[in-house]
Amino acid sequence: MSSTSLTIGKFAATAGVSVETVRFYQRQGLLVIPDTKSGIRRYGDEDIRKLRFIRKAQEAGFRLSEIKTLIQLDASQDHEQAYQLAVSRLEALEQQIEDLQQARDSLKKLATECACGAKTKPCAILAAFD
Amino acid sequence: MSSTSLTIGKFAATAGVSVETVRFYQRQGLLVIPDTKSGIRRYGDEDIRKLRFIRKAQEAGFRLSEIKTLIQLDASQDHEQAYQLAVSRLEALEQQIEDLQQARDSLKKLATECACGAKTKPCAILAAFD
DNA sequence: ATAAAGTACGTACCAAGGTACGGAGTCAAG
DNA sequence: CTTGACTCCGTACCTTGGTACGTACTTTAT
Repeated sequence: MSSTSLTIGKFAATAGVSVETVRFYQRQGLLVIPDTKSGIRRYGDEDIRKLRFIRKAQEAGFRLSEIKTLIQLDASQDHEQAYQLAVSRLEALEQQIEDLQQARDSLKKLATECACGAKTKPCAILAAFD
Repeated sequence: MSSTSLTIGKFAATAGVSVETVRFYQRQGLLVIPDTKSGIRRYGDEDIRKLRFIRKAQEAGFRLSEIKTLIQLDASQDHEQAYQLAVSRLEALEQQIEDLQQARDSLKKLATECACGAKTKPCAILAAFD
């Protein structure tokens, strides 16, 4: 068996996060705090897998509270619930994208109006809100 | 002259915000705290204009610190700077949209893979991060 | 004149996802 | 066997945009 055994610093590095971040995830219940003899805790392959899971799920737009739930669903093999969680996160993402696009469009309109060469008296950006 | 004179509650209502929000904006230096005789402060047309400016600029994606700057630029009629601020906010918005779209796409891919009927053993969503 | 509603002000608290710090213990190298 | 790097743990702090609370005062309506 190729079981890894890392201290927290190297463990954190395997996922490109800081030691503080690992400890933060532990406090949030996303990672378990491994037992220790001698005071220094050791992290193995399973911990590495879980930490990477967290980062990838974050990249997919899940928030930490949802990731915590996903980990529990993983443990109980509850596919249906995980799917529902993904769907609702997907909807939230779509909404956020729409909102930002609307903000972008209105700002873009202003900015092009204002690309006047800074010569006109009433600046479109500043005047737009009057 | 049609000068309005409102107490903070009615003033806040003109922009659909709460009294607490107005006071928050004052603490942040986005709105000035009007003078008072008798203890109760009064808000006029200029205040209403400025409060609406804040809300509209927020809708266009500016954050409060940027809005504070915009108000100062408005006072000094600095179009060029305002334009630059708009451009950099626009870039930030584009980036945020791209990030969210990427998150959405990868999650969407997972979710459709998982719409298997919850029968397959390895759930795509949960397995994807292993 | 008195009660209810509204205002003023300071302070504390919230989510989210961390970052920073200080003191004590441990471990490996020279 | 000591120095330096690393770890453990608790606690405080950060950002952003507010919300909530408590106490005292003023204004409005009855």
